[in-house]
Amino acid sequence: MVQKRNPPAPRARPEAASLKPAKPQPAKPQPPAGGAPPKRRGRPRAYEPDVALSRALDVFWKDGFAATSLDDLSAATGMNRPSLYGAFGDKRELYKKTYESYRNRARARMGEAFAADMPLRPMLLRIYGIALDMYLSGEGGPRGCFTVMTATSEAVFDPDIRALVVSGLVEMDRFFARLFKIAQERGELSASADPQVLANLASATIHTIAIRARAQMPRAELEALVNGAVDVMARG
Amino acid sequence: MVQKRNPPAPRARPEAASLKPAKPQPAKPQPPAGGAPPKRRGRPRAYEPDVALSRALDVFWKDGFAATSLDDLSAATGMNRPSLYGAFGDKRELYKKTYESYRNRARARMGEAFAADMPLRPMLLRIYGIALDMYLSGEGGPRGCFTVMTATSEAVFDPDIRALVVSGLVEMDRFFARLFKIAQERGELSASADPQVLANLASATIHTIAIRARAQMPRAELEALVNGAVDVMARG
DNA sequence: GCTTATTTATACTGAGCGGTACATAAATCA
DNA sequence: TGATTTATGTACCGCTCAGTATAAATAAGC
Repeated sequence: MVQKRNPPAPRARPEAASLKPAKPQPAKPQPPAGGAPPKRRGRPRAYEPDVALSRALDVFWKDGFAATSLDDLSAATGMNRPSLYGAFGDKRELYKKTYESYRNRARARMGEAFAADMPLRPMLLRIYGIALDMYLSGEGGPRGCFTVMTATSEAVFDPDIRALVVSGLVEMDRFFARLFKIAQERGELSASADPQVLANLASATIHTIAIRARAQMPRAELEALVNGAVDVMARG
Repeated sequence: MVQKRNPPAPRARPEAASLKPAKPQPAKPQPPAGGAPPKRRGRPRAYEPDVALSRALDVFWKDGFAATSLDDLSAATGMNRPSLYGAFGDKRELYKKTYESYRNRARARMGEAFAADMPLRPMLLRIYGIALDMYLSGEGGPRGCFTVMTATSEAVFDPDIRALVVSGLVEMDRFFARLFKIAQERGELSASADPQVLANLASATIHTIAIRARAQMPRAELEALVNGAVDVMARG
């Protein structure tokens, strides 16, 4: 492959951005935040952007970028191709937005666990439980981790996507590092332990279960692997 | 994607297998093993199957199955499409043979390291050095690990490929487990350490550097990660 | 009711895809 | 030398691909 054609960018759709941002309209004030949706001018869209992205994610996640066609995406979202294009741009743009929506979802799930504020060992087990739930779900069999999927496919060709993936990887590293640091400050971890090294191991464990899930290893095996890894990490 | 068409199997090419295996030809004995190649009947092939597979591997490894076209493979191997098909079967068959050739190559490299028979820590560092050499090489940027690439793409759809990937993953696990077990018997590792758990962590470290390499993290960072991981693993 | 703005729906385009039919080339066998 | 076998090279097939032109539909503004 030699990067097969690079079509011109889709015509910009200014997404209701005002051209005179300095001058608030006096007669028609913006609806107060959280109020009714602002009355748009033309035919109303028949889709919810968020759920459309979520449906697109399902397909990209299962099949990968290259093996997913616009027809697949159209069928999954219920939007026809021109609507897809108008709403999200071309296939690559859509993939990027889809990836960001995945990241938001994953971040929210992990944030919940983090907020629970429990001791290190149960916290780690809970986080890996959430990860396994994500990686093993999906109608067409276990899907693994979308960041890993993206790293192994489009990240090589598209610098934007690569940057997104790198930020996803380091976000995960930092998340774990914070966890280990807090545990260390609480005395749950020996002072000689290196939170950064443990964080990398924790991320590595995430990555290995993602890959193994994708190869359809049974959940029990993955849980056994996680338990062993947590034993080593929580020991310091 | 709903598994886009399953063309009939390519016509079998018996690969010079005799139809009467019980009766050795008396007049023309097989050339002694290691001797000159047996005289084949028709036009000689213009390619070496091994190097062709190696070239195909380069392309599949970089771009993945779906994004690699038969034209790409044709260009890389120097064989035209009918020759490719005749030699290796359709694209999926070729991918499987390519993957097996990759496994053989990787196994040979790791086997060398294993045969060197050194203490645990330098042995691990050497193994990860070999892995990094593989994962960071390639003309079109770092390629990561082909087993990981395969697990995240075709392993979901094709049971044969999935079986190959699983066997690749467990082979790696067993390789590391043997290493830790030997180290433990030598007293380099505490008796309480669990070789299986450490092997899983070692594999996880392989997987995480493969993914990060694919995202073009610099070698220095990957080496630092490896050093930290080895510190934890070699400590027991 | 007419104009304007926005989205949906249909149908199309040119290119690339995996795979193959067929003719040609190069070797052995008799 | 001519038949046979095997591999190559060209050109083609039907299909799918990503993307788009165009028209119809549905809303608000006036």
